[in-house]
Amino acid sequence: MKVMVMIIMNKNQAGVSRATEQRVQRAIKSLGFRPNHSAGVLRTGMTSTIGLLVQDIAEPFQSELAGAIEEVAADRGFLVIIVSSHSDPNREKESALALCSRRVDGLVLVPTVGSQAYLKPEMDSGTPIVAVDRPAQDLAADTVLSDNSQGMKLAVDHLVSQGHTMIGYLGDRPDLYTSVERLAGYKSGLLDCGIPVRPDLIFGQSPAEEALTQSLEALVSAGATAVITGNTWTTFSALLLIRRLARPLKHVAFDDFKLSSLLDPPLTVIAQDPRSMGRAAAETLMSRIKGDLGPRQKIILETRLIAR
Amino acid sequence: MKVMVMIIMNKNQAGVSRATEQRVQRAIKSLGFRPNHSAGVLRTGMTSTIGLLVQDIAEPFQSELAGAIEEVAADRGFLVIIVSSHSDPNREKESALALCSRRVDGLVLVPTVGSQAYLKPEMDSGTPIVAVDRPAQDLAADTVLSDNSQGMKLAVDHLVSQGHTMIGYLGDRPDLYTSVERLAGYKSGLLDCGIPVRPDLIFGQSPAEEALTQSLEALVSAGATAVITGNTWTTFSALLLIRRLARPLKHVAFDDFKLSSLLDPPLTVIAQDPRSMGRAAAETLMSRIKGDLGPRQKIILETRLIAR
DNA sequence: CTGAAAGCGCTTACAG
DNA sequence: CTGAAAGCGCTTACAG
Repeated sequence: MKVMVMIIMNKNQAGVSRATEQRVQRAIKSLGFRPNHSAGVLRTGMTSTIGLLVQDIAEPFQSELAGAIEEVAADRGFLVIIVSSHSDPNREKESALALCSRRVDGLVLVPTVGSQAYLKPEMDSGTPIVAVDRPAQDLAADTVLSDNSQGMKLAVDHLVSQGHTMIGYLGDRPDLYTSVERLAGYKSGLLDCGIPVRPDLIFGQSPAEEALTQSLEALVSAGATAVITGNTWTTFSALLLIRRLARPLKHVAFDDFKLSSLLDPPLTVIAQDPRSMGRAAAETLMSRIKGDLGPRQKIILETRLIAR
Repeated sequence: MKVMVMIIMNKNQAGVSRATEQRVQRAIKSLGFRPNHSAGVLRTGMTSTIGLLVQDIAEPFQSELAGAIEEVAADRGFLVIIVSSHSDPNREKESALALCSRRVDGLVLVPTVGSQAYLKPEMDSGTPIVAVDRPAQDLAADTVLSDNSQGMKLAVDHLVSQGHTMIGYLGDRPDLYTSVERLAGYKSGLLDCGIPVRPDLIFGQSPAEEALTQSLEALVSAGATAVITGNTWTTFSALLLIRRLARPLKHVAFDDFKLSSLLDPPLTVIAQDPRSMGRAAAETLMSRIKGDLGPRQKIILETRLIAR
C-alpha cells in the first residue's frame, strides 16, 4: 500500500492508469494516510522546520515578531517551533539544544543576557542562526536590531523642541542590551542639544511598581518637567503614577502599544516595528538555509516617533 | 563514536570507567554532538511535540493562550509547533495535516468556521485533539470554552442595575460561534430582566470602521443609552467613536485588554482568562497523550465582570 | 547481563 | 526508464 502511494504521489504521470490512481487517492483519503515526515528527515536531513526562541510568546512585541516570522516561514513551506526562554539563560540553552536535536533547518532567537557560545558547534555544522532584537554573545550570528539609540535621540529632540531641558529617564535593568543602547541615545541626544546629562534624572531598574514610584518622585523633586520611559512595562506603571502627580509631567514612551492613541492625555511614543524585524530575521534565515554563504549581516531598522 | 555516546548516555553505570566516560562526555561537548531526534521518532513513534493551530499568533488573546500551552508543554518536556490559520479553513486544514505528517503527539486548535471532519482519521489513529475557544465541527474533540453567554448576561445585568434599559449591542460576524453565544447571552440577559429585545439595537458585523460608525449612529438615534461591544477590535473602534458623540454613552466591552484600566472614561469589561483556557487545553491534551481514554470532555470557564 | 542486529518509513543512488 | 535495495540514526527485542 504505502509503496503504491509513494509511487502515485511522486510521479503523477503514466505507468498507472487513471482509474487506479483515483482508487489509490481515495484509499489515501479514507485511510487518512499521511507520509511520515520524520522518515524523510532521517534520509534527507531537512526538516522544513525552523526554531524560534523568544523571551515570552505571550508578550505583544514578541508575538508580533513571531507572527511575522511564522508568515514568512509558511510562505516557504516551513513550520515554526516556538519556545519561550522567560529570559532564563539556562532555559534558553536547553530549548535551543532541544531544537537542534530536532534538526531544525535554522534558528531565530532573541538572546538572553547569557552567552550563546554553546551554539557554535551548530553553526559550524551548518545550522544558520539569526539573533533578533538583541545581538548574540560570543556567536557570529546574523543580527536584526531596532535602532534603539536613534529612537531615544528622537524622543529627546522632541522634548527639547518643546522647551524641556530637565528630562528624566526611567529605563529597564541596565544589563540589557536595549537598556544600554537606549540610555546611550538619551545621553547623546541631550549632549547634541547642548544640555548637560544629570545623573539624578536617570534611573535603570526592573519595572517593579514600588521602585518606580520612588524613582518618579525623585525625578519630580529634582525638577524634571518631562520623562521618557524606556520600555512598555515601565510605561504602563508610569502612566498610572503620572496621573496622580500634582504637577503635569510630559511623558514620551519607548515602544508603541495598542491603544496608546486613546490615552488621555495623549502619549507620544517611539515605535519599533516588530513585524518588519520578524520579516527581516526570517528572510535572512531563509536565504541562509537556501545556501547563502555571504558575510555575516547586521540589519538595523530605524524607529520612528509618533507625536501626539 | 556515536555508538559509544549512546552507551554512555543510556546507562551511566558500570562497564565504562569514570575516566572514559568523562572523555566521551567532553568529546560530546566539543564536537557538539546531538542525538538525532527524528531517528528516535521513527523508531518509537513519539515526537514529544504538540501542534498548536491558532487564528493569529500575533493577537494578544491567542498569544496568551499559546503562552500558557507552551508553558504546560515545556513542563512535560514537549515542544510546540505553532501555526496561524488566519481564519482560513483551507490554511487550517493544510497546516493541521502538515502537523500530522510531522507526527505531533497531539493537537490543540482554535477551529475556523469550516468543518474539522478531515481530522477524524488522525483522531481514530490515536492523535488526541483539543479544540479551544470554539468547538470543533464534525469532530469529537475535547473542548475548552469560555462561557460567552454567561459573560454577556453579566454585562447586561450590570447595565440594567445602573438603570439602563436601552442597551445596544455591537457584535462580530454572526457566523462565529462566539458571536452566536454572546448574542444569545445578551438576549436572555435582557429577557431575564424583563426588558424586551429590540432588533434595532443589535448589530453584527466584522469590525470595519465605516460600518461601525453607521451602526453606532443608528443605536444612538434609536435611543440607546448604553452599548456593549462584543469583541476587542469593535471595542477599540467604538472607543474612538463614542468620544465624539454629543451625548455620553455608557460602554461595556467583551474581553479585557491591557490598559483597559487606564482609559478615560473608565471602561467596564467582561474578562475571559486565556491563560486558564490554554492551561486547561494543554493539560487535557497531555493526559490524553498519556493514555487517558475517558469520555470526551467539555470544559467551560466562567468569565467575570470588571466594573469600573 | 552484554552486544550485535533488526527495523521504524522514507528518499535516492544504483543495478537491470 | 523501472524497480528493488540500501541507508539515514536511533531504540529495542533478541540471541549469545
